[in-house]
Amino acid sequence: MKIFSPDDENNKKLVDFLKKLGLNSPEIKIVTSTEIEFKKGENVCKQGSFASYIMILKEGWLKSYIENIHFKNTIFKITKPFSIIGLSCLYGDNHYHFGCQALMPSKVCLVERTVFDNIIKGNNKFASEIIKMYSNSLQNLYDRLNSISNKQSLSKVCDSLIYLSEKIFESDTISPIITRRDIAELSGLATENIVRVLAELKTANAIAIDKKEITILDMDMLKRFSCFG
Amino acid sequence: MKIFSPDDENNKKLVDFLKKLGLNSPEIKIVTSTEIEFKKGENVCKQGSFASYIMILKEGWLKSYIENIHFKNTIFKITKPFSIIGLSCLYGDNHYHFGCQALMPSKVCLVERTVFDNIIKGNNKFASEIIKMYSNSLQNLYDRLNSISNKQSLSKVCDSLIYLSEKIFESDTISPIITRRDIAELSGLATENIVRVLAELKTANAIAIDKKEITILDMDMLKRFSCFG
DNA sequence: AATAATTATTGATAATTATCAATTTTGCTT
DNA sequence: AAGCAAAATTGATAATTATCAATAATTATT
Repeated sequence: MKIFSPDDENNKKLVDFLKKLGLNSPEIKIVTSTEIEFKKGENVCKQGSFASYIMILKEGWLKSYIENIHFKNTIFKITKPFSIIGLSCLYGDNHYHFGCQALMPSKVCLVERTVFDNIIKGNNKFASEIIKMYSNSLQNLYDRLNSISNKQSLSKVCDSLIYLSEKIFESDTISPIITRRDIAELSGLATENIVRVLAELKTANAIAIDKKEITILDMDMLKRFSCFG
Repeated sequence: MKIFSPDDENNKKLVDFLKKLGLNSPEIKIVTSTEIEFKKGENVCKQGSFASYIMILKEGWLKSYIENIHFKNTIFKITKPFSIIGLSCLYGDNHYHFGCQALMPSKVCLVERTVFDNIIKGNNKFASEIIKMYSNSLQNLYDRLNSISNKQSLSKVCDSLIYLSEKIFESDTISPIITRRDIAELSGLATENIVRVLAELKTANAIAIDKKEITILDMDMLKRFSCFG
């Protein structure tokens, strides 16, 4: 009896995911043929560089962000398997408009943009699924924009925690792979302010902190703070 | 000899636009069959309401924004003919995630979401063109997010002016249909600050102000201020 | 053209957030 | 386990922006 290795299982899940998107076996073979590993902290793509590839995250976690001149990034998305990264570069000026970095050792399938484009053009079901992803990305960006532009620090941090808990980790516990600085860049605030707001939230018993790990104890309270402005 | 009315001309241009997107005559008939007029200041769609329609702006100007609880909006896009509005609602939770208001008397074609979706599913060329629009929308939102989250007021205002001049009005002159408050909501600042920054820019001879109309005199200077942070 | 309503402007002040510097804690490497 | 590097924390201060209030200018209405 053959026992699957974690990698085999992961391969199977990826194939299932791609099947659900409407890809047939030859198409799946094409998009999964090139796989690259990234170490923690490595750049998966660099803002401004030539956008040759659409990327499918197979394993690990990434953060996508916009780089500012003064080393201030704005994280707009944390991604987990199996996410497609770089759709905003499918057409346009051929350059990545954002940077992407591995939060832990990660595996990414690279698909040449033209190849990806051809599959879309020949596969209606897949095109439709990709459009759904675009819709989601836009809605996510509206949320981020709303949080960052109109709110005060407490609400901003609550928004980030809610995002991480509900949308990303799907758990009350936010993984310690997320640093205070990540939360800062997600919230549009300075790291020191994150520390202060988290301390407040801990005092209010809204969250528990164990080293780098944050656990949400009272989601309702976070949501109230989020709405309060 | 028949003289075209402005409306006829506009119809013709709209049809040309839709042809270029890959729609055939019956499809064009379908998407242009319902036309609605909006007065200045009227809501074209309300954030949170049921998203029944995809909208094609035929005439006039609109602003799209995210509403905050405390009457603070964040404008993320100004639209001119012929733009498609509401693509982010094509799939998802069936509600508009943003509000949209007419900046002047405007005409909008309403296309039922399901109808629009069916056309996409049966027309690869159109699907591909729609995906281009999604890409552009995402890139625009990245720009806004970068401006609003990481910069100071001078840079933010410069970004807004550059956006309005280059992307929207395609002219050195920014139409007086844009109020100081609009610029504030586009920049993520208070209206009073806009007034002050504009006064600064005027003193620096970067812009000229004639009542509500702003003319850009030195685009390079604005771009330098924008980058400066 | 007169009046009302909206929008823009200005100054003063308060509130919020960023920055800087110093210290502690945590995680990683050997 | 020791030592090093990175990340987190804390306090003090400076900088930035929002808010409030009052007035002026512009636009819309009758």
